[in-house]
Amino acid sequence: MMHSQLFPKTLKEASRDAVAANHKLLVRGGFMDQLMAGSWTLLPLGWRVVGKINNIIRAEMNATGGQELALPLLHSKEIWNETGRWESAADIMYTLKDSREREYALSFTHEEIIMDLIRKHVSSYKDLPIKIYQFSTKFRQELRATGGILRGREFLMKDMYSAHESEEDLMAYYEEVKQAYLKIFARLGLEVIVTEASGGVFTDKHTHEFQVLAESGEDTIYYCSECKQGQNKEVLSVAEGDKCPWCSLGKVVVGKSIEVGNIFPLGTKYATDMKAFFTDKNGKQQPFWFGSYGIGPTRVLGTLVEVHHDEKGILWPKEVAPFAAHLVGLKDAGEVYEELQSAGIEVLYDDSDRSAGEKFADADLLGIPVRLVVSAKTGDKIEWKDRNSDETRLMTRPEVVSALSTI
RNA sequence: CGGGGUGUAGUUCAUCGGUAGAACGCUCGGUUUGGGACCGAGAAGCAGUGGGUUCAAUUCCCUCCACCCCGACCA
Repeated sequence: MMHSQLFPKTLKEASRDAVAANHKLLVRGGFMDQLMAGSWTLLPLGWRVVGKINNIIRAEMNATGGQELALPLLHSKEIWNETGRWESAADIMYTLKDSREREYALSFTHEEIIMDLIRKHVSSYKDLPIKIYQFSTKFRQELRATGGILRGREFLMKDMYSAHESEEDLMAYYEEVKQAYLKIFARLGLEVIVTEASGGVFTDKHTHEFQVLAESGEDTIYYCSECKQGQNKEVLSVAEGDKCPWCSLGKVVVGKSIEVGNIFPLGTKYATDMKAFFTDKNGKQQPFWFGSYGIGPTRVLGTLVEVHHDEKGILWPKEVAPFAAHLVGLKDAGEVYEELQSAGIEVLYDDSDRSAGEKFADADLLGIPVRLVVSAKTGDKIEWKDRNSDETRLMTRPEVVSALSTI
C-alpha cells in the first residue's frame, strides 16, 4: 500500500472538542472518524489495527476449543421476554418497531440468542461442553457516550458463550478462559489487573473484569500492588492501605482504570428461564450451566492509545501495529518497498512528495514501531529508527529484511 | 436528565451591532526536499436551527439541535 493512497490523509490539528488521547490521536492519524456521539467509523488504518487485535483474540479463543460463528443483530421482543430482559434491560437496549408495529431490539448482547441455539441443537450431556463465540457489533443506549472510542453507543465486541453439564465443568472452563484472557492482553501490549465486580444486568453473581490502569479510565479499582488482583468499587470489601487479602504480600492501592474485558459465570438462570435442558447420564433433565466472556476490540483500540502515546503520537505495540514498518522515501524507495513486500513484511510506503519534516511528523503520529528512511544521505543503505527511541542506525537491505522478518 | 462549555471556509481560530478575515489544507504555476518548506495566482462561508429586539444581527435575547466535559447509568 502506498502512502499516497492511504485514506484519509492525516490532520495536523485535533478537533477543539477532543480531550481523550485516543480521540485526538486516532482522529488525527486517520484511524477513525466520528459520525455522531458514540458512533465511529473505523477507517482503513484503524480497521487494520482492529484486525490484528481480533486475530490475537481469535487464536486464543480457538486454543480453548472455541468455535467462531455469526449471530443476527436484530432480535424479536419475544426472545427477550423469555428471560424478562425486555423489561429489565430496557434502559440499555435500543428497541424499534417495524411498519407492522412488531417490536424488535438491536443486539446489546447475545445470551438469549445463544441459549435458543443450544436448546434447539443440544439434548445430551454427550454434546457438552459447547464453546462458541463471535465478533459483532453491540448497540447500547448509553446515557452519555464519552472518551473517544472508549464508550460508544455502537461498538465491536468479541463475545463467547459456553454451556456445560455441571457447575464444576463451567468453573474449570471459566478459569481456562481467564488464563486465555491474560494471555491475550499480554500479547496486545496491555497490563491488566483482574478485579471482582458485579454482574449488572447479566447476573447476580460476582464476575471478573480485566482492567487497564489509565488516568482517563472511568472505573475506580482497589488492587494489590504486588499480585495485581483487585476489586471494582461496586463490590468493595477492602480499603486503601490494607494488606492484600489475596497474596498478603502487597498493599491495596486505588487507581483509575479502563475495563477491557469481563467474564461472567452465569449459572443456570438463563437455561431455566428459557427451558433449555439436556439429558444427563442418569436420564434426568438438567438445565445448562452457562457462562459468557467478552472483550471489546474497539475499546482495546482506544485503550492502547491511552496507554501507549507521547506528545508526538501513538506507539503501537508490535503485535497490533497496523504495519511492521513505515518506509519514508526522501528519494525513490520503490525497490526497497518491493523487496520488503516480497519478503512478506507489512510496510507502509510514504512515496508522497511532501517535505521530510511532514513525513517524519506523520511517522511519529501513526506510531508504526519501525521507521525506515531512504534518502540521498543513506546512499544504498537504509536508516532504521524505532518509534520509541531517538537513535538511528544505517543498515543494509538484507539486514533490514531479516530484522523485520524475525518480528 | 442535572451542571458546565462550544457551534463562523475542509480544519484550527479571529471578528462581537453596519452585512466576514487569517493560518493550515485544497487547485494551478514555479522553487524546494533530514523534522509539519518557500514565492506567486486562485477556489472555497445562508456565521448550527427557528423565532424575537433593531433602520441594521455572526454579534443582543429566547427556543430547539449538535458536539465536548463533570455527574447519574453502563462493556
